[in-house]
Amino acid sequence: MTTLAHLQENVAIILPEHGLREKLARASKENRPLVIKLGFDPTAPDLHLGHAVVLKKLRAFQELGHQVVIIVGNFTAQIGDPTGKNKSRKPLSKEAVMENAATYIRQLSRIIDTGKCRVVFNGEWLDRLTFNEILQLLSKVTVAQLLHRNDFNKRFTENVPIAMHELMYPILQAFDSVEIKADIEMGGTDQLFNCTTGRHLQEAHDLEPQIVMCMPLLRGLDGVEKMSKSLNNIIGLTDTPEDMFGKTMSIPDHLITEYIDLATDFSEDERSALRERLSSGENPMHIKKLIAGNIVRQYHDAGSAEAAEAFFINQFQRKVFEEKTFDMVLIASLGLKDLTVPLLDVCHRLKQDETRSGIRRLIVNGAVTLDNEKRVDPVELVRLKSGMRVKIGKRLFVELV
RNA sequence: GGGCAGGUUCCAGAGUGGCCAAAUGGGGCGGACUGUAAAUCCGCUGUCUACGACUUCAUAGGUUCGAAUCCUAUCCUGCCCA
Repeated sequence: MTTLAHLQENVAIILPEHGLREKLARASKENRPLVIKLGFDPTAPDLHLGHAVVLKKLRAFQELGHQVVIIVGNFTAQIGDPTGKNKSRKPLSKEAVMENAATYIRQLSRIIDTGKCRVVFNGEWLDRLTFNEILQLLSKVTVAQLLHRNDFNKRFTENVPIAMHELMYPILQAFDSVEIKADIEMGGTDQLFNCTTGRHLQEAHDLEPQIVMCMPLLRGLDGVEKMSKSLNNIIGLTDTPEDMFGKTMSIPDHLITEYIDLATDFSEDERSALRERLSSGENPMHIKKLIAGNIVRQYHDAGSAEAAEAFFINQFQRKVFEEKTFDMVLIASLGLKDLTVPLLDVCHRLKQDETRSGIRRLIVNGAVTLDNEKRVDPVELVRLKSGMRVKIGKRLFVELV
């Protein structure tokens, strides 16, 4: 595969179409690395496989010696990217920004070489703009252009409020490209508008416009929406091997080919082999196991991948209760006064993220099992003893000790 | 600035004095089935010291035996006019 083909693999949108070839040629002639821009908002950062799609592409550039510039949008975060969801965000404290940036970069380092990245904060230049300069910027973009953007257009036609400052978001993000003289801006396809606005602004500032490269949006566990923390459908880069494996197994079958292409690092041959097996009618579960194993291997290691698969098979596929893996929990650590307590209390101690009402419902609905016997009475008194095995819902297995 | 419409539980969206913790759908959760897939069926979906109590229908007051529903003020949004 040629370098160009490699760089363009899986890319959903590239503008202008042949721009990348020219950029690469120019860079090598001038003997300089290309500046590749990646921006993020320092709101609670939890990177997932969807981000990884973009990051892997970034890594490909990095491996060729190009310069990745990470822009921490500490200024733009105050607005919040109106893409998709439309909630205005609260300003973050400076400490929170720094801390989030640090976690973000720590997670990035799982995929790209952060040691070689330049990290900048866009407050550095955006904070300093005078009103005059802002007006200059605004004069470069028309309302019609902004309304072209899908989410604005949609909200506008549906009479959903759009605050003026939200309209600024793409423009400010675009100005970042001017500031760092980006050669290429990467993002998901949902970033298309923001990125092309970068091109416009660069041209208006007599800079060579950046190439826009948008990666497809990986869909999340629900099989419909893009992977996104707020939709609670992510496979996180920092998930445990078991979770990664299990979550991958739970994706709907129609997502399999998408995951083969975007989430695994199989070779081209291996991929087509998998697709072949899938279309020949093999049980999709087998293919998913291979995908899941591959994913775990990428973010953990081969040993964890094997263990995760074994865990999955035993925990969820085989039906033998006695042989499942139970998390050990000290009875003493539950903070109960007595060893004979209502079932509700025990379960609540074991699953504290749930309200007592929620636990009560779980019990009544038959989600709770004591030593493999269903218990449906929340006030039933149970005598706790070492070795007692409690199962709550599909995933919580606990052995008291 | 004027006129009109509106702000309901995770979302959409009913409800216009008591039968309302609030229809219906979606989502989520749980159970059955299964491949932690899809489809299907059933149940749950404000909180709690739980056959009762408490807090919710933009906010603050008020009328009433009783309000999400009526009145007043305030805040917010959309549309139209200027």
